[in-house]
Amino acid sequence: MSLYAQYAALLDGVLDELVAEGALPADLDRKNVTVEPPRDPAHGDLATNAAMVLAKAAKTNPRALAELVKPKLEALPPVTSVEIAGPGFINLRLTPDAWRDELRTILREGEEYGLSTVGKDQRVNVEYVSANPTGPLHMGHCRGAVVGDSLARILEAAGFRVTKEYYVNDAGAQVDTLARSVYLRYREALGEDIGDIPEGMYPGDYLKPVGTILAADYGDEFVDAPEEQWLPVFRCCATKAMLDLIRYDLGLLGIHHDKFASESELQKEGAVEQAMQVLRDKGLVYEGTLERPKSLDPHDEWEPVQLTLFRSTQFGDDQDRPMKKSDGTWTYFGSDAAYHWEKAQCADHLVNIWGADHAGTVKRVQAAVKALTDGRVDLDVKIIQMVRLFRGGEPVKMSKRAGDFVTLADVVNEVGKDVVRFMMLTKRADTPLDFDFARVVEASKDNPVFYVQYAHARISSLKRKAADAGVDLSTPADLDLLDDEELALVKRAAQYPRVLEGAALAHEPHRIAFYLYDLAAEFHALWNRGNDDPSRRFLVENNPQLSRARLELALGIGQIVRSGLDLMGVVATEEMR
RNA sequence: GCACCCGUAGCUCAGCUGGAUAGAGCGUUGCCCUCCGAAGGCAAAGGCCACAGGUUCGAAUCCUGUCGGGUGCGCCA
Repeated sequence: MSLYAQYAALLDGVLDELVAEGALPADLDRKNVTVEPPRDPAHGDLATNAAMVLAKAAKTNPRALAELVKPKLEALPPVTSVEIAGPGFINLRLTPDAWRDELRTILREGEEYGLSTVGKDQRVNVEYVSANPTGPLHMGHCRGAVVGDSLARILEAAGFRVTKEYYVNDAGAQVDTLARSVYLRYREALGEDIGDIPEGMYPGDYLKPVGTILAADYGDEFVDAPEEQWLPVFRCCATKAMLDLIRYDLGLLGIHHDKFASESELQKEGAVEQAMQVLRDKGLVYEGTLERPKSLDPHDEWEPVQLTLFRSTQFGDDQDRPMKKSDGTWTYFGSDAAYHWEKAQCADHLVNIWGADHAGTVKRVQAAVKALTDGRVDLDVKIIQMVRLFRGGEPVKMSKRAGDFVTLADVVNEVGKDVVRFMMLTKRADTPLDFDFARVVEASKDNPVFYVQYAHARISSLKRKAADAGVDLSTPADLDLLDDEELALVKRAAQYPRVLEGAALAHEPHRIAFYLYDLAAEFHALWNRGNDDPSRRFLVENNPQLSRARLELALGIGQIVRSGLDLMGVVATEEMR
């Protein structure tokens, strides 16, 4: 339990006492009562809004209520002072010992420190990447991959049971195109001159090995065969090969999904039919026509036709959405609704990480989830905005020619997995991100990746040098030797559990990155005290006791940095090079 | 036309689900350092949180509207 949660519980007890004494009504709604670190440290160590939130319902005013609470909080042993401030905040100050204990807790619990149970073992399905299996991943997929994977780690750390899932769109026209493209490569592998790859086909060289394998397996069996004979074979083989490629790319980022769900399998099993039947039973499916799209020019043709539609407008969508096309095949949405229904069978919450180009389809899928689960399962869709690539301030030019894009593998190979992962989390997901190849590997303060890693490397170097300084790690440290500035760093570190919980509940992994940057900055500032004054260094010559205590502090901070980076899927470096 | 996202310091962005005097980095200005505990340090200036209403003890945060920017819209996937 985080320090703040502990005091929230203590406060709750105090309120119970006041109720028992008849000083407060019993039916107060306390859900908005919080215990938080005040923004301004001058206000103390902990602040609660209890008096302001409860005053009205208790038919009193905030300051009067605060006066009731104050003496009971003052009686708590670690509390040194209670002040009532501003509009009715109750500010607590804790003894330095309380913070020393917190540092001990960090060191004792190690990587367990900050783990939370707010998730209450609820099941969350996080679906991310889900790129079409038609080629290697490019930078457009990278950010979603990192955000999704980090979110999964964060949710797990917050006490949720997480399934990491990838939805394979292997049922649409694009996999037929893929199969035809591979067919060309197959003939090429048999010695045929196929010339230029026609418009609309996938031109990438990455399909050549697939053609070669098929040529080896089947010889010229399909060269003169009609398409319906080879298409299923090639489709299956090609998507499998592409998924292997994608899995490899994800592996470069350290990402491994628990489940790859196949759209075509889903359709084969009849899941789409079942999902639609469920909706039909609820009266949410009908045969009808769509209105003419508003985006069409007036002279464009528009033929209304009969379709099977889902009443998504009943759930806030702006029009009903087709599940089945007029030729009887499923629309993408039809499959998608069924897919989400299936996910919802074994989940309490669904999270999708989607590219910005899918923003327009969020409502209909949320509508489907709500309808299919009667509201039992909620779906949060995180929309990931673009990554713009730069090199030394100049935009990286990508030719429009299909197949010529910056691949994820290229970027990871150039700057490294950890740099890519960290950088992808240096902005909120729903705003565009600039990624500059030159800047992200720069060794300077304005590069957050470097700055955070550098803090950890400095701490690691302290550990290596401790023995030389005569520090005996096997003896307990006397933390009384830490001064106020040093304890202030502990206070910052003690916020880690809160940040973790917040990131988990808001589905915002970037919060970890910003927190780590702040923590690193504060650590560096402390470190820099030693530049002018060697007696303020972490390791002080001829003073093993003081060095021991400060080392303990550094190790605690190192632990938090490591834990935080781990949530981001980034390895903490032991030394800079 | 409609939907979604965004509008916070000159620039790039945070702002902990409604809290106190709105914070970082870059840039600018001024001091200090040139130490491998390297890949700088300290400080200052800089804001009508796009605008107008509303909700309440309290709003950058929630609601409505307006303006500006981005993304998307179809039996595509």
